[in-house]
Amino acid sequence: MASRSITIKDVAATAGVGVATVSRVLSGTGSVSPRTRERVLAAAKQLDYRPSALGRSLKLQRTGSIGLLIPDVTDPFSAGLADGVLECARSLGEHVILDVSRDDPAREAEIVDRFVEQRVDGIIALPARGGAAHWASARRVGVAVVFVDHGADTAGVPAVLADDRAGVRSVVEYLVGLGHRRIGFLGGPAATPTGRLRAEAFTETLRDLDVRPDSGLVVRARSSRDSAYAAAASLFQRRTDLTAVLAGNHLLGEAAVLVAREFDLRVPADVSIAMVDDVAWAELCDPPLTAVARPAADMGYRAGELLLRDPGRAGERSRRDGGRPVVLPTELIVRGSCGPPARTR
Amino acid sequence: MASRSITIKDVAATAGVGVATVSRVLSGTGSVSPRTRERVLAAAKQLDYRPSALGRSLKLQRTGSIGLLIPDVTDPFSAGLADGVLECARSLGEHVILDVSRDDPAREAEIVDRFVEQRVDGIIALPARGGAAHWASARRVGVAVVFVDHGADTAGVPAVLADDRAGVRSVVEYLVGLGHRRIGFLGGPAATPTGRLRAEAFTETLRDLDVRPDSGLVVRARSSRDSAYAAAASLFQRRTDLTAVLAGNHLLGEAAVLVAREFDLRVPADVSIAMVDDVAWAELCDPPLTAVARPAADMGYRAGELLLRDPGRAGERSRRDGGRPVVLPTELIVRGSCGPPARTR
DNA sequence: ATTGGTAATGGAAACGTTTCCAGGTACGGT
DNA sequence: ACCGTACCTGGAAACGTTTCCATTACCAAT
Repeated sequence: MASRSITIKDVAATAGVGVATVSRVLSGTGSVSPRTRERVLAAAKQLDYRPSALGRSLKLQRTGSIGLLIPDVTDPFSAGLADGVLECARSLGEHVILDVSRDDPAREAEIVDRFVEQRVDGIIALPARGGAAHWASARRVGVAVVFVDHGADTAGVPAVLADDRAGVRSVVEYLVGLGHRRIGFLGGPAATPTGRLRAEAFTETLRDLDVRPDSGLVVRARSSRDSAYAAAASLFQRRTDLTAVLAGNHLLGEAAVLVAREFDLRVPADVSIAMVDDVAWAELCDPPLTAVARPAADMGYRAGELLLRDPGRAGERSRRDGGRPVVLPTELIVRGSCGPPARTR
Repeated sequence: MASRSITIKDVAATAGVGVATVSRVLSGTGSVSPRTRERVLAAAKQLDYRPSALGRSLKLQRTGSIGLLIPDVTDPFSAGLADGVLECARSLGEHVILDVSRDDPAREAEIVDRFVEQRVDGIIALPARGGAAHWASARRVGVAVVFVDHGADTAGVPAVLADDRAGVRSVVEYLVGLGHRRIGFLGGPAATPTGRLRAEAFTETLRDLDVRPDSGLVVRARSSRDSAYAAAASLFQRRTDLTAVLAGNHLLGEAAVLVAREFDLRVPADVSIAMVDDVAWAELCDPPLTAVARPAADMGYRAGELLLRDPGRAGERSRRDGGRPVVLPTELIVRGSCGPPARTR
């Protein structure tokens, strides 16, 4: 059928030289006479020879591939992250093996194992919540790991993070500056580091600004669309006195917008809305949504550099200490969805 | 430093058996005594042995990987496609190598070459426009290829497509049914198969419905955000008599929404807007946007099946004939952005 | 003319698997 | 007691590279 594919041996035979010489010509190392080089090149071209990365990687003990693990490729932040990783990989001559955990630790563990078996040069992950054993295990066998977005529950893994705390602070300060005092917070799952952190930053900032804390204004949702919607609905219904809402992620932002519309609240006349995480549709809303942007692609790029450029940083060597995480700044993108608080409602 | 990684030889030595036996135990083939199996398993566990996919793939001449090539991972359709491919790959025990062409044929060619060198079992691509040589070349060396979204300019490659023509037809019929006669069309680049096809379907459908064609209502944009915006602005400005606009892709839909807002046109009271391609923000717009949905994830899944399940279909065998492409139906999602035409404007 | 050095070359080992093949052991049937 | 058979096992080859090392050839300098 499909004839056995062309190997370096075939090229050597056709060119009438040894395999070592062909290898030298093709890799450009060592010395070889111009005349021989010509012959080899001609033979390779004539046979349409394609070197096998398998043989090469086996010999070199290096595959030039990096494993990228995200919860969901259709999520805008994850996609932006992937974009950055791809760009970095390209500039480093690596390729990327992608898989999605769907935020399931068991599935994540399978994927990590597969990455290890593929002998990836390193793994970049936006880890699922829970289940840290497989990470430790991967590092134990010498695979470098870098976390992005949050440090998971695994200590000692180097990470690239956005400055969520400062991001939340900036938007809360902005809202308070506009005059808001009763600000609702729609938070992600308390089980996730990100959800926890942002909620903390929220209450902390209010405290620093001398705004009376009100736990009735803080609600949590699981990470589904339905749960986000339910949380937003319950908050808007229960607390008709709130004048602004901060959504802790883009799913919750979406829910807030939808619920506000459902309740016939004008934005920002009746209620101001802002969210953490900037996504494409924020600009298309009417009014466009004020949001805290995280530099997703930059984070991916930095993660790639951290993984492959800093020897030992992400690797086995520093098992106990990922060093200080790389923290990238967020940016408050002010659009039209926030204004002074409504007199009453 | 990092001690040489554990091989099957180490496991054999520890268990006091031959490497062949270890291989049999681990792969579950052949017969081995329970006692020996135990010893091998124990040794593997104790050493934390991780089989190398490199050695395995080299011997088996099969990597279990598929190459996925899309223009841009942050584009919602591409991401949905990737999601489907990942799911299919998982069910088939394959993994996915991802790269992005940024719609650049030269970059695409590099990536395809890399895939070939990696000896992927097959390639799924949403091909860039132009430049078909590398596809022919890949197939020549026996790599299966499946196209998604459009057939590119390369004949004979099997493909999974959405029924764009029917999709456009359905939305045009819907608009005409509402009473619209002067419908603007914002089209993608005429250089892309998709852009061409949708524009054709648009005028064709109008003709079939006995609506007077008006070439002044059709404008084309390049595939950048800026160009889309400019095209939409020029159309709205030039033709104040139009009562509805159909955007040929989501970038153009975005532009239409933005420009309508800019011109202070109420949707759908002053102008109706619809677009081809459904994306997350369509539901968040105010009003939510009517759109033609393509089943991105399904298309990816089907592409995976076509690639790996149909022997010879995507492969070398059928070089000259990709067979009839698999065509998946689109769905018209009616939301609130279209209504009867305004009396005047 | 001999030597020493350098450039060019090919053979062979190694990377980690799977699998063919041959050999060995145990056991049941005659 | 012998043979056939089934089960179990290990050695070795093969997959396609890269690179070490040895060999040859050539040239310049003595």
